[in-house]
Amino acid sequence: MKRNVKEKRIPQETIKRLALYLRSLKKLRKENLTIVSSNQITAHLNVTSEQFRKDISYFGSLGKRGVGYKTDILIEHLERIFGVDKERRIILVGAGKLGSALLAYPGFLNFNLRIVAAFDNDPAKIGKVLGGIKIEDISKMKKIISKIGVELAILTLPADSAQVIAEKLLDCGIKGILNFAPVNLNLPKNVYVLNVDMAAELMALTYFSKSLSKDD
Amino acid sequence: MKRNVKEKRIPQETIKRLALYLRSLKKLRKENLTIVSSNQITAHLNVTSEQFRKDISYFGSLGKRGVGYKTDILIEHLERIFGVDKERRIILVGAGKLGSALLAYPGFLNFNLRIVAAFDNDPAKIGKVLGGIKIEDISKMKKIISKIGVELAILTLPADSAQVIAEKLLDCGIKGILNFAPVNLNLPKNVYVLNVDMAAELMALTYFSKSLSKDD
DNA sequence: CCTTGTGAAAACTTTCACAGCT
DNA sequence: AGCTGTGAAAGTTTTCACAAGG
Repeated sequence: MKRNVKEKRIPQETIKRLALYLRSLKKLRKENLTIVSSNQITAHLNVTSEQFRKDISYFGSLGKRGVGYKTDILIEHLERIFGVDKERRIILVGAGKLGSALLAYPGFLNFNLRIVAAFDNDPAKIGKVLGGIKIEDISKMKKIISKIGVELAILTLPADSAQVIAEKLLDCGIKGILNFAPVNLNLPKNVYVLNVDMAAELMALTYFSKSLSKDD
Repeated sequence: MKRNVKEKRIPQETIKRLALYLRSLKKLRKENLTIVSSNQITAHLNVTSEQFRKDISYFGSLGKRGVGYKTDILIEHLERIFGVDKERRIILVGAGKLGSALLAYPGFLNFNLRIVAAFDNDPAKIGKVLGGIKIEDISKMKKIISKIGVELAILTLPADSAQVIAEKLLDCGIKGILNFAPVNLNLPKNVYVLNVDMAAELMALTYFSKSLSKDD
């Protein structure tokens, strides 16, 4: 299955920016712009238009010189690149405060991402309904996942149970984990793990905001 | 105010890893290890020991050849680098689901970071107490911030109000913002903004977990 | 004259290899 | 013998400069 015009290595950072472009494009489309330039797309992002064009070029020549990009077509392209041209379903594991917040987070739907099931191992949480989704026992995970055929999971458990449950997710056929637990998950590399470490981000902020006061 | 042995540019990625090292070191200290090697520190992180040594070397020679690093001293050093050798106070703006989750998040305290005040502009939320903190009206922000002298803020507002309130934060003397709103904040560069874009992260996950199935 | 697309240069980051202490 | 510290090499990403097309 050939991916594209050229089979080059695509920088990780490019992928992260692609989501920003998609969000920007959807906003421009709402403003009824059918043709947009790289400058318009990146105007409110912290990205230069050259960077945008370079990023997009990994996937082919999608614009017209002297003109710009067709909004619809570029959106479709990006959605296909991410695999969200059809709704992509996700499960959530860990229905604590953070998990509950993510269950209700509206920002996922804008990208065609929908949380369709949630699990916890705390009896106090099982059975509750949050954001329209009933929290199920983790022991039922394998059965439910195989029924609904999901391959992405958001992990919002405490650090101490994250590794064990991540291994279970693997066993359930999960292929990608967005991990909010502040631990490095040790898993075979046929699962892709992406960490969101909020405390570490806040620490980086303390450092950088401190160094602003310095000569510079 | 001279920072260090050598005044080299420090990679951004180094700073992000430094927080992971600090977390690891604190764990090792709990296990009563007074001397640790770079291998021990990075054993459960996704970082090589060379990377660790290189990262640390930007701040001087903190270890002993043939021996390792004194746990306590390295922890102190890192805490000073981040400015969390004393408790660092933070405010939170936006007491919705995500804000409430962060107010209760235990992972910040481990790094000596404490949320000491929270604000919202929704009358329904003002006055409520979450995680021991009373939600105040955003209009009182300037007065309260100048009283408690905080310079870091976590912003968990919806995208549409984030820019306006961020400008207010600037006016209140805030120097760093951890922004969870899915917009690029346009602020002068004497404020440091760090974005956590959860929907974009999830999108990156869909891309990378998809590409795992490919030849590779 | 406008905007895209892209090699080539520059900048940045990680990995390597090994010298230097204990 | 074991572990740190670090220049130099390799690898990666961004920026530049400009050719190509509408």
